[in-house]
Amino acid sequence: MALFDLLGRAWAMGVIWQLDDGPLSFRQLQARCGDMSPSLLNRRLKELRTTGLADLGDEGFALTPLGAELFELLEHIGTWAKHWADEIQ
Amino acid sequence: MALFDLLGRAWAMGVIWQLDDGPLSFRQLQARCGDMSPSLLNRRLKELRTTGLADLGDEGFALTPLGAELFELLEHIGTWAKHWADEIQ
DNA sequence: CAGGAGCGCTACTGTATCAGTAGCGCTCGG
DNA sequence: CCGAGCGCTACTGATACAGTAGCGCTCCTG
Repeated sequence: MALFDLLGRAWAMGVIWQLDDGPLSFRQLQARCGDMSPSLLNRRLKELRTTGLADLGDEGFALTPLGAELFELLEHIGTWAKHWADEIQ
Repeated sequence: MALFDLLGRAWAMGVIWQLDDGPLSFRQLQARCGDMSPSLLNRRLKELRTTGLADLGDEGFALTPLGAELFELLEHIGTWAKHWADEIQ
């Protein structure tokens, strides 16, 4: 499962999550992810770009159509997480 | 997003994925995950148990009802991954 | 009862990954 | 010229992971 390997890295899902809020600059993205280290952010962005999930446009980094599809699936997990958080108090 | 932090660890989603195939022993689970190290597997299992996603029954480790809910969401990602793999050849 | 097999799990050592900080080269506007 | 912002890189130290060996336990079998 190559996708689970890709997403199973520090901040991989978090970056996709933030990128849904439209084009963001490198530093904006960094700030939204709790001031994560730029070296790691750059590594994650390279991975997302080579796998066709995100790309750098004129207005900053954004999800590709393919990445937007994946975000919808992550969004389901995000909403389920609330239900899950209630169950385990 | 605490759930993304939990799932964003090595083999976390892979373990859940394998656990859907019914109760598995520690060593069976280890073998299915490419002979992952037992120390790490044990750490992941502790996390899944304290978060109510999996538990150890009489016949081995298995997903809780809550964990089964999460698996269905991961299954959607798994099927989408095939579509994704075709797009990026 | 001795011995083997399986269980869940722990303890190590080396390696890879991540956190945190400083700063590069570049472009653009004043 | 200069300051600000951009994407990105290069370090150092801490943390997580891979890989291996083996513990204590239970069950079964000879």
